[in-house]
Amino acid sequence: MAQTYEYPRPALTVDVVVFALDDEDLQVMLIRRKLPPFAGQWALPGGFVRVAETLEEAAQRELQEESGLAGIFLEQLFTFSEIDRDPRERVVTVAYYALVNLAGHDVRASADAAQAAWFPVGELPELAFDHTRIVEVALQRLRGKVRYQPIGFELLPAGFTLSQMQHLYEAVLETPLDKRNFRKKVLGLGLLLRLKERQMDGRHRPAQLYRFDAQRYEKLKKRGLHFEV
Amino acid sequence: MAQTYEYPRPALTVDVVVFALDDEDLQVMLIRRKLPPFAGQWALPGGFVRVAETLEEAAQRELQEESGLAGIFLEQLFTFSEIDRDPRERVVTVAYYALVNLAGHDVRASADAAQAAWFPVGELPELAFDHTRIVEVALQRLRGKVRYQPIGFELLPAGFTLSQMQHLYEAVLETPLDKRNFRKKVLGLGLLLRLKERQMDGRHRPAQLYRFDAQRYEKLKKRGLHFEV
DNA sequence: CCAAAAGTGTTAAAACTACACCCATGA
DNA sequence: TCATGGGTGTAGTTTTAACACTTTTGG
Repeated sequence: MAQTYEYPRPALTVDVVVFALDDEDLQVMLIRRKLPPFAGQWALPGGFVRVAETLEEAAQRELQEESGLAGIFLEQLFTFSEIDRDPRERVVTVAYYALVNLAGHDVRASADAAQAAWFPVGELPELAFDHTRIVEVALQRLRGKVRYQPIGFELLPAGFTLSQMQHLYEAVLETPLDKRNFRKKVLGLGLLLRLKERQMDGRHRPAQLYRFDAQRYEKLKKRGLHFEV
Repeated sequence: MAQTYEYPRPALTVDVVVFALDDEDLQVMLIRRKLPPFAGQWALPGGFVRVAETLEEAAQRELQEESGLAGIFLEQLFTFSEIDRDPRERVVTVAYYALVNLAGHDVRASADAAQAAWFPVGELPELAFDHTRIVEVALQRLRGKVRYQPIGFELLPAGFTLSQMQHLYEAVLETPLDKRNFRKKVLGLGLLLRLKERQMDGRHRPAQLYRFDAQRYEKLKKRGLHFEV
């Protein structure tokens, strides 16, 4: 399988920052490395890109192999190319990020507990390579994006409550939001469809479930959807 | 210089979309290709990444070599990885974009006219590879970005008038803006410093020149600057 | 004195913020 | 019946959008 090229070329990898909302906290999925370099240390899921796959395919494949997560919505984040970011040789990595688990999407179950784990974004361990930096950039992007785009929508499960959605926003933005104003605004967008069912999950009034109206979203997006917190 | 690796790896290139404002129109810089594939066709400036340089360095180098433009502000756009985007072999490209020339920055002069030329974004010729797509993505990004971030500021020349700035915004957004409201908003940001000089460039009232207050911008950006058209 | 772009305020409409109580359920 | 989170409207303030005339210069 060895290959010779006329000029040396950087190796190409993908890394994925998967965010999840666990009750209150925004968490990040990490994998414990088995091999050097940084053996035993925590790192983002990721690995080398094969010549017959796109970057997104590589990211999905590595995510599946290392964490069990399959078919989630990925967004390209940034391509990192610092010369010394990998001690072995020159490696350029394309980072992706994803947001999973609003409304009962149990993410823990799909990860192989032996090597994958979730950490609150505020309490990450020391990470391999420049992965701490990558997580920072992802977080920054997520926060920036959430303010003017209804993020999370592409990847929401079928039914969620407005409170869950509000908690997502509060966790990402790290700021409390007013319940009435949040509902007014988010319903005013016309992107949510009421479901027939309601969520009865405790000793309190059941909550209305909604789903995201993807078709309408696509239409509005083309005309320059405007949305803010 | 030939090199052998254990596994085949994609080649890595950079491509740059340079936008410029020429009076009314938003233009894109293109290079006529001398070598196959697509010899004789127009393409974005760009080329292979060397192992000892970062992507940004590669982009700057290629831009300098192919167009004479040096040291301009580049922003990473997206990394394109479609399997067949290059007919020769698997090539992944990291695209950058830049915006030059508000207020008398004469861009034409720095480009080697024999191979580089400007085209209005609405009238691009057929481009090599997937470069048409890359320009589309860049344009989309520029338009999206301009609405909530004071773009262009990092790369503005020392002195510019509010009308020039407004024209930039109008060209990028392809929509007319109200002069009074634009001025109110942009001055209200507190990011512009009046210069002593005024621009006397015609038989009409001279225009006040401003420069961008980069320090203040950096401060505000950290606190989550809010800006909209 | 004419042409051309620079510069300047006000008003009505819309959007945003702050805020407090009743509702439906399970225990 | 109590605890828990779900759900709802209004009023004051701020922000936005629309709009027209005067100023300064060069020819």
